Amino acid sequence: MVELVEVIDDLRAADGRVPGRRGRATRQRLLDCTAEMLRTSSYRSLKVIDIAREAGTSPATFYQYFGDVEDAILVLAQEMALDSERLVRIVGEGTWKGKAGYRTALELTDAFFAFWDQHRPVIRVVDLGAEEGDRRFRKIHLELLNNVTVQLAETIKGIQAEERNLGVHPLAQAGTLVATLANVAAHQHSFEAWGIRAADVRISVARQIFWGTTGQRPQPLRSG
Amino acid sequence: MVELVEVIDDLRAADGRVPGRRGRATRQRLLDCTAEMLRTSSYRSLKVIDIAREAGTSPATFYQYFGDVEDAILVLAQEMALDSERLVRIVGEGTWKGKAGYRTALELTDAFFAFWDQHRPVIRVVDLGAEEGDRRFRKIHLELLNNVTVQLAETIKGIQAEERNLGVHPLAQAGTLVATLANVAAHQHSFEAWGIRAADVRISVARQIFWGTTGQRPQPLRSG
DNA sequence: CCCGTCCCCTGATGGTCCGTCAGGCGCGGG
DNA sequence: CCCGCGCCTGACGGACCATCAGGGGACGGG
Repeated sequence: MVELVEVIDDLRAADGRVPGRRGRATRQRLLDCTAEMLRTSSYRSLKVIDIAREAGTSPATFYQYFGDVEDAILVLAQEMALDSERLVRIVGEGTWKGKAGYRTALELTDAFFAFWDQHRPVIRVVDLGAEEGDRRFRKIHLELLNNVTVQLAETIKGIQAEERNLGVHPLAQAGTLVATLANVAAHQHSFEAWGIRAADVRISVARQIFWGTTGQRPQPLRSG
Repeated sequence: MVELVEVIDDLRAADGRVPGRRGRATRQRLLDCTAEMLRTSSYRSLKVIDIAREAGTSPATFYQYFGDVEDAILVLAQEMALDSERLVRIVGEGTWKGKAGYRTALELTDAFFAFWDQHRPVIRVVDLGAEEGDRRFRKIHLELLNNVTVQLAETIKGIQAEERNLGVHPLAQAGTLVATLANVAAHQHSFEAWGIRAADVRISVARQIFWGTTGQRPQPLRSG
């Protein structure tokens, strides 16, 4: 995390100078427009010239602040990674016992959904970049969910210790659960396309998380 | 599925003629090279001219058979969707009772891993395209996992009926489980980067699938 | 108020790739 | 052997990339 902040603070334009107020404003405008265009058009067709035009400036200006389009997206991704801290906090600060535990699972589920809604365009580019082996994106991708996973693994380990029960590998289990959260959050629209209501998905996921974390059956649903 | 086959059979070159033997061979070579380049380079930098060069032909030839790069990838994706049938079969033909049920879950997990290993480059493009709202990719994306999900939902519904237990929404539950399988399969390398052994992940996932499908606790692991 | 200096921005440019013609090559039938 | 059709390609206008050198605006000192 510290390193990310450094990258953001140690701002340099292409020619090595440290940008002043106006320069940083322009850079920020370019970032905002990049995010905006990523939301409205496709990654593959995202062109420097479009971003520049949208920001009311010229391509050359863009290259003053970023080496290429990926560089700009990378900055957006770093900001996003910082934001993922709030997911960690839910896992760490919530209780996982009994009914309250299930509520924590619900809260975590909702937080993932919200996080994805907010950052979807950037996440999918990071995902793609990471899978294609781009080191810059791999690093972010790792950091993005690593913290939540580790925190959840700690929780699982704690519960296993209490119950003197050596179960599944805590990290593997946590990773699996986070994978569930991430993928369901990513594909909410697919579920809706299949005619599945969001509320039902939410419950399925939360129960899965609760069981996977605590090893305890969630409350039975009211049967009919 | 029938529709896919039709698309493949009803081949037309750009000028409307039906390609003969040589033409189809060229087209196939272009497809193979597209797949190959997708594996070795990034989607964003995938250029028509590179595919053509790799196939020992010219860009104009490429445009004889495909409207653009996405069209070619779409064909690869359709072939992949057909292959997903094997996942459906595992769910439908396997038993889900007791120990054998857990074995079915393991088998399904392994099959997902293998499927992703084989098709990863194409899958990630389909994913991206679908998320970006491209209709062509959305359709494939839907078909890709829809069949497995529906089949798994049927299984879940059957089990719920046997036990006279109205639990979670079967489709939502199946979707959640498939999401787990898909995302873990997609990110095997991340797990390994975190120092988690594939074997541990496999067990975590299979247990989740088994529990999520049958509602029964999997066999306890040998404790120590 | 004016002016010099320092940032910041941009117009212009050579190069790559796109997407599309008209035209040429080769193969198989007559 | 040669004709004709199916297949391929060279070449081109247009778009975008990435990079200069130089112009214009802000800001402080006089």
